[in-house]
Amino acid sequence: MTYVRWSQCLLPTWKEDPGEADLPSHKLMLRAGLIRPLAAGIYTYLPLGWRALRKVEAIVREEMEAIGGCELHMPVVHPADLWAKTGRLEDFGPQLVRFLDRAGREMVLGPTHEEVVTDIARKEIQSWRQLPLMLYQIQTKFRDEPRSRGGLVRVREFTMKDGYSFHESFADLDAYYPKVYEAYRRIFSRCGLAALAVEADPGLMGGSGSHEFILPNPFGEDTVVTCASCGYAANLEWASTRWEEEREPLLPREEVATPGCTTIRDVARFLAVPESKTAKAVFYKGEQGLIFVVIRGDLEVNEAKLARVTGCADLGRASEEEIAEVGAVPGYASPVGLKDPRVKVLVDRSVETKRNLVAGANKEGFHLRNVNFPRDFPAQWVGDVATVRDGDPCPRCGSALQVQRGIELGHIFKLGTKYSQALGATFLDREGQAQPLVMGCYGIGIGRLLAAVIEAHHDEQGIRWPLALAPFQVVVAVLDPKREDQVQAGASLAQGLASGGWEVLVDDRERSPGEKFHDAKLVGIPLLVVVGPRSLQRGQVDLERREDGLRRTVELSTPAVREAVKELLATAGC
RNA sequence: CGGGGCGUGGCGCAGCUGGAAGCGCGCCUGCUUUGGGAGCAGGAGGUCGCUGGUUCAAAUCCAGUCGCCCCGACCA
Repeated sequence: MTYVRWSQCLLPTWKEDPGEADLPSHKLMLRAGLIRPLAAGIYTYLPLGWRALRKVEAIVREEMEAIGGCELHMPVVHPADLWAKTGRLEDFGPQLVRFLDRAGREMVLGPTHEEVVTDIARKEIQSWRQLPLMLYQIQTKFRDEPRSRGGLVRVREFTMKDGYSFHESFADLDAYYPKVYEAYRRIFSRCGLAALAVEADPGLMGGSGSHEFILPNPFGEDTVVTCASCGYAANLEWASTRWEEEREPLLPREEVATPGCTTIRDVARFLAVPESKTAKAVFYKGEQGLIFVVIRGDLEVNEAKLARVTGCADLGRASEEEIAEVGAVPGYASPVGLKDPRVKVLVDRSVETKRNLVAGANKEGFHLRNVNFPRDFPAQWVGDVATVRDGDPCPRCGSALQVQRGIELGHIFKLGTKYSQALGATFLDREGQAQPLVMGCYGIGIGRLLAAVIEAHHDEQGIRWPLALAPFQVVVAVLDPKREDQVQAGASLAQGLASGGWEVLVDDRERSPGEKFHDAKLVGIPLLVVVGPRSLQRGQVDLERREDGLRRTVELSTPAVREAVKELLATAGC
């Protein structure tokens, strides 16, 4: 082991915040010289960032190996016909980068590797005796995202740990899945992150069960719903709430004039009823036509939930013309008396459980009082498509739910046989019968995880690496590199620490002491050792801990400094 | 893809009612300095994103285009 000299490594720092960045982690990764942009959502990792990234990878590898994972490495470039077989050549859409090779064969850049790993499994797994098997890799993915954002939070080219498990039965997958879940918890915890594990929508991946690991963060792109009392936690696209059945007697339906009231707010105010006593119409356009969603006036439709209930993958809001075309009056649309067979009605639980609501009359300037489902109109679907709000009752225990933003760090899925069936990946079971492999898949965005670590571990002066992820544990600042005694002392000290197993960076740049102190804090090395004239004349060096500024002066000797470093880092909270 | 913003030395920005491209930081050289982002002196570095137009004259006005950022849509 040796040490790294700052002057001989590309470790640039910036004094000022970059104009392009908003997120703390994005600003700090640029200022501390971890990353540099090449194009939108495409970054170079500079040496310091790369070291930190490799620390994250090391933790991920250890935990994957601990649950029996075997690392392999699959290609970035895949033949498109493999993707055509699972239907995802179309499903992935423009996110999937496609191109032709010189022979005119269509190729794609891998956005994920279910197809390739299943192809491997199809060829290599023949017997139940080879199962279960967990394969994983840490590898570059490319997804041509419509919008990258937030530095490493959402990028187009990124490093992902993706793991795939193969089982002889759903029961075996069910038994294995919790091990991955626990491994993920350990990974995030070792990275110093209090990640939430939430129930999630399997979405495009398909499959029967799924959890996301989310770091609560105001800049996060995901929204999670949690219950402090019972521990319920779900992605907003999956979360539900509890509906109390209203008990009041059904009243006769009546038409009332509501001139000029085209919004729920207008109607509720005009008729002096709360918005929760109204039903509104929201129109969507799906593959099989128009969908008329009837939902309580004070609630919003969640499109992911709507897609699941209706089975429509491609949903969009319908235009006014499309609404009018089926005989509905925009602003006064009503499920009552709707006749056009092209429209399918979906009743949200919020309306199913309510009584005597105000709804449109499908007539300009009129609404209906005391509308009740199913007395007054039929529906193709009844389901939960409402967006959960902060304070809504928990579906399990009824306590108030919290809604917060977060960064998705990892996602695990029970895939089932979607890919093995599509690609014909079968094995012979204990009875000698060919069966499709049962699969799970498990992803972690490594770069995003690194960004999340910085989101959680920084202060106004810079990054504060957790010890396990610090690119170096110790930085030795030689205050005046023109003075031979300081250079010598710094070098021998650094060598002594390095041979003791620490990763050491020596700041031997010709900079003022102030800059070195500031940069040490900016790049976030857990421990700073100062070799300067003041202490050196007494045969001493000064140590300063990043996380709390704790300082200590010790004798300039390898054993003494090693001892002090060990103690200061061992007692650190990071 | 819709909405908004921004493209001027490496970084952060000013200049924009048209008329000699500037400031701070950084960088280079020299001297002084050296324990919390030093001082002085000298210096290098810019087709003002690109293309076209208007004009005697364009960083500045107009049109188009490309790029980047933010919000939304989208999204393992």
